Amino acid sequence: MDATDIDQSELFSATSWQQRSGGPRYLQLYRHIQAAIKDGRLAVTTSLPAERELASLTGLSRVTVRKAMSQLVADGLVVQRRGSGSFVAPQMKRMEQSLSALTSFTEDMQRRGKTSSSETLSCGIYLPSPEEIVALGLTSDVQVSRITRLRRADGVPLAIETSTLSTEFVPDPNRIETSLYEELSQEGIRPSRAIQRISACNLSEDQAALLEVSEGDAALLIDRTAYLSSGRAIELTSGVYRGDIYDFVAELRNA
Amino acid sequence: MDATDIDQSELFSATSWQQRSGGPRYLQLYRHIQAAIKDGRLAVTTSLPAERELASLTGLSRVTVRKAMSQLVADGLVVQRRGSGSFVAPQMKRMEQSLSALTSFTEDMQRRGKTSSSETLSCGIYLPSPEEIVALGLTSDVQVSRITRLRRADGVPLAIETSTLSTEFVPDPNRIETSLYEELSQEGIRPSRAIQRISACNLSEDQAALLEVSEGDAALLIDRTAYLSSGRAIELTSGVYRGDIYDFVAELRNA
DNA sequence: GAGTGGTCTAGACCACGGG
DNA sequence: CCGTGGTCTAGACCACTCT
Repeated sequence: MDATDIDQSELFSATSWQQRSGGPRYLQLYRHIQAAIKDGRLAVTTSLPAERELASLTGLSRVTVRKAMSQLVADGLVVQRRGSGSFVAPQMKRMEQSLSALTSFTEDMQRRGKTSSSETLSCGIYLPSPEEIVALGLTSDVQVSRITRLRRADGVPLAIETSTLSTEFVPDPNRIETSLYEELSQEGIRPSRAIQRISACNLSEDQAALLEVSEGDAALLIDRTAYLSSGRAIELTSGVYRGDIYDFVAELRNA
Repeated sequence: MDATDIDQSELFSATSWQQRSGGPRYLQLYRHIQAAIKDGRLAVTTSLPAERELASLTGLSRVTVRKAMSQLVADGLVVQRRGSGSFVAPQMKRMEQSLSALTSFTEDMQRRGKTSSSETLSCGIYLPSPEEIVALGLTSDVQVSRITRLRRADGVPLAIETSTLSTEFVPDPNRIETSLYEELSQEGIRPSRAIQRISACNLSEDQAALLEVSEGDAALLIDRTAYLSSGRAIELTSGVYRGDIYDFVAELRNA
């Protein structure tokens, strides 16, 4: 019963964050706590209310609270210790594991201390190309969601990215807001491995116009295939990054 | 009600897979279904019993069945469609392993099944540049060996690489034959870790001539700092790779 | 012993898909 | 329409940690 408990009661018992049509309640609670952690209203290593207390504060059942908590744990934002409690995870890890970590563009930019935004150039459901069938291990009768976006960092055009996923995972590409990985995460899906192939190319006239550089300027061509822990391919992303202001950092190791 | 239902009833209703101390029941069910899918007892695209049916077959509650199913979905082994049912997802091949290994150019080419050769463009002992002092953690009174080489794969010019090491490790750069890492290895020195920064640039006239391409063509700019297991920086290599025929492959991981 | 997270149940309503 | 998965509840027992 320390002073922070009072603030936490206000944070959670207030029904202000409950929306009638904001989707499932466990997602609303998840997003609410996620936001509170990310903007510092919940400091690191502070303990969260116990699940039962959280349930009574929010007026939800403990099962629903647990579903929200389990997502926070999966995201690495919260650590739970049986018999002890739930705590906001130290986020220093983000910097340490930052090198060969599997991150989305949005997370990548956050790590570099830049604000990311994106503009959807095209978006829809298509029949997979032969390469996509091979890379994603699809059968020819399924369809894929494909979205092409212009990515900006601090407002500066940085990359053109095209992501392709089976409609099994993303039935409606129009729902994707800023972060594809965040969208997947809310469905309980998170890639665990990815292979990136990095090459260099000269920009076409159209690409250069979008990126606000000159035709023929050098760019990084990054093809990424992401896999679930089961080994199944889930995402195929092909991106063209401005070579003058973007660099890809990788860590190499011996055994 | 097709023939597969009979097999599935036997698969699930049999209590043979239930162990008293096999851990949580949802995990036992998860592992049981996972094994059945992986060894083909449950063929791809076949439908699984409905969750309620599975619950009554196994004698578990639907919540527990759902917890097992949600893990299978997260693994990509099962796809669920609301209003329709649960299906075994098409499986994918296992991943190739252990990319992002720390290798020299020579080893890299061997892995790709190409013969490597190199031509020394310049070679000598110099005073370190400010960047080299910072990157290698040198004091200003030591000198460095620097060697610039044109690298070929199957006789085709592929990259221009400049390597810098303290003279403590390489007292005489002229002794280096083809592989710098092989040379170091003979002295019992082997980097255990490296950080690579990959960017893109347009080739200058001189670079293009050496690589036998056109001026302005896109190239990969790869800066690598290699470290000993003690954490001490040992090697700084800066290379320009032809973007049209070389690609860098990296593996990214979560956790 | 009191409190915590981890597991589990039985039952309910909703939103969606297909016959 | 009926069956499906998606959400939610109230209550229970266990294993663990801390004091």
